[in-house]
Order: sequence, then structure tokens, then C-alpha cells
Amino acid sequence: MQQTRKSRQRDAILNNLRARCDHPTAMELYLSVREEIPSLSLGTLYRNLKGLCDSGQIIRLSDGGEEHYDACTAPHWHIKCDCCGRFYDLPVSPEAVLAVPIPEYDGEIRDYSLIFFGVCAHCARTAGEK
Amino acid sequence: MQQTRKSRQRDAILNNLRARCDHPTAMELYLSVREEIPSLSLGTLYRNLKGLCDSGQIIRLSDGGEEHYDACTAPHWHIKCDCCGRFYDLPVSPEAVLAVPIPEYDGEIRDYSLIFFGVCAHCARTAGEK
DNA sequence: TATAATAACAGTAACGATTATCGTTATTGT
DNA sequence: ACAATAACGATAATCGTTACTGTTATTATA
Repeated sequence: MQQTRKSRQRDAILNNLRARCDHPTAMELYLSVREEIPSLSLGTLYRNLKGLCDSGQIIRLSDGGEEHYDACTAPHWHIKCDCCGRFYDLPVSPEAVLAVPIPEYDGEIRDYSLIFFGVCAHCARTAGEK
Repeated sequence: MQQTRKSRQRDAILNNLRARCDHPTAMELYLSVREEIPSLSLGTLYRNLKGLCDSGQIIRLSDGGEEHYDACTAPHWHIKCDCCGRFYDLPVSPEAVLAVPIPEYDGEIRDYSLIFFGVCAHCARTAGEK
């Protein structure tokens, strides 16, 4: 009694996301996957993104507005550019990851999200700041 | 030539938020401020929340779905409960804040947001996990 | 203190990202 | 092959937030 059947759509979505180094929004991903499967429905994309998040195969990045998605589940941090709004990976050493102090808390801490804000290299060169 | 006039509504919103120790959503704050100013419009609330964020008087907490707001601008971290969705303060020592390593990045890093996830003390006692 | 300019308001419509519904298609165990 | 049903495409609904519009209230100046 299997719960998750294979689907060409889900495979295409996951493979597309894994092949990218950016962190696309749902719409960016939708437009990209549609080049391979033009009939792909937006509802199908969202349904699969939710399932992939729930099963831990992808990560959702939130900072107000649209969500961004990342197929890299290894621990790493992100920077969000104040100018262009894009997310970039911050390659972090294992020592740095371990350096984040886990606070004392009368509950259970399981995970964390660390997002830096600033100006990405591209925007810094191009226009200057906000 | 003044740009920001005083308004009873904005004062009430900011004072209400400052008097709370939770981190309410816009709607929670709206319902609360309406007890003092029943005529308060939702548009007015959002307009002022945006202005207060832009001027750095309050902070917006994002994790998908609704935004939460916090009138404490001193550096501190948060935990979001996987069960009830609420945000709680994590009192952090100055040493811990300094311990967060700022990564090397070919751009400009200005700020960061650190959100822990887990089960809050209340949910841990009450129901168990998700 | 009255007056004029306009920031801010209340009320409401519009927007946009996401989710839900529904009839159809495709996967999978028998 | 066949039946059961997960997943799909298409589209409607949801809901948090923003934009618009006519009115009210603040503030600088007379």
C-alpha cells in the first residue's frame, strides 16, 4: 500500500530545482519547468513543492512576499539582497555552523534559519545601494 | 516642511505593540487596538506597520504565511513553535550575539535574522509534538 | 485664533501568491 | 488487462496585504 506514486511532473520539478544554483520563486520555477512540460499546471507545482518540503527534500526560504525554494538540504546559510531581492548561498565552514550558539530554552529547539541581509556582489557593482 | 504628522492611530498601534510580550500578527494587533479605537481601519493598521518598519521602530518577523511584528529593536533572536506557530523571544547574551560568525562575502552584509524552530514550552507540556 | 495645505484616516475595491475543488488521467498492485 | 486511487490540469476560492477615494485632522502661516 504505497502512498507516493512516481510522477513525471514531480521528477521534473525536483530535477530542475537541483540543477539550479539560484533560489527561484514558485513562478520562476513554474516557467522553467514548463519548458520541459508545457502542460504543467501551477496547482501541480505548488502541490509538489509542498510535498517536497514536507518530506525534507527541499527547503523553503521566507522573507515576506514570495517564497523561494532551495534543493540543497545540507546546512548552509543565505544572504538576501536588499536591492534585487534574490537569495544567494553563503558557503559556510563546518566550524562556523557549530559556532552558532543554541540558546537555553524551556522547550525544544530542533533547527534554525539564518538569513543575512545586505547587498549582493552584483548589485554592489552595478547600481550601488538602495 | 514636516513629513510625518502625529496621529492617534499610529501612537495607539505602537504603544499597543510595545506593551505586549508576544509577537502578534497584523490581525491580532488590529483586534487589540480596536478595543481602544473601534473605528480603526485595517488599511490604516497596515500603512502604519509599514511606516514603522521602514523607520526602524518595529521589526517584521517572516516565516511564510502571516507576518508577525515586534516592537523590541534590541538585538535578540526568536523561536517559532512548530505546533502553535507563535514566535517567542530567546533572550540572548551579548557574547552569543557576537559569536555568530559573519561570513566572507563579495558584497555587503548589513544585518541578519536568526529564527530557531522547535516546540515552545507551552506546547511541549500540553500536547506533545506535531 | 482662523485659514489653507495636505498627511493621515475610514471604507472598500483590487491584487497576488497560494490553496482547494473537481472531473480526468496515469500509476500500481492484483 | 483491470480496478483502485494518487496525481494531474484547469479553474475557482481564499486570504493577507496593498491601492484607491472621498473625508478628517494636523500643522505651518497669517
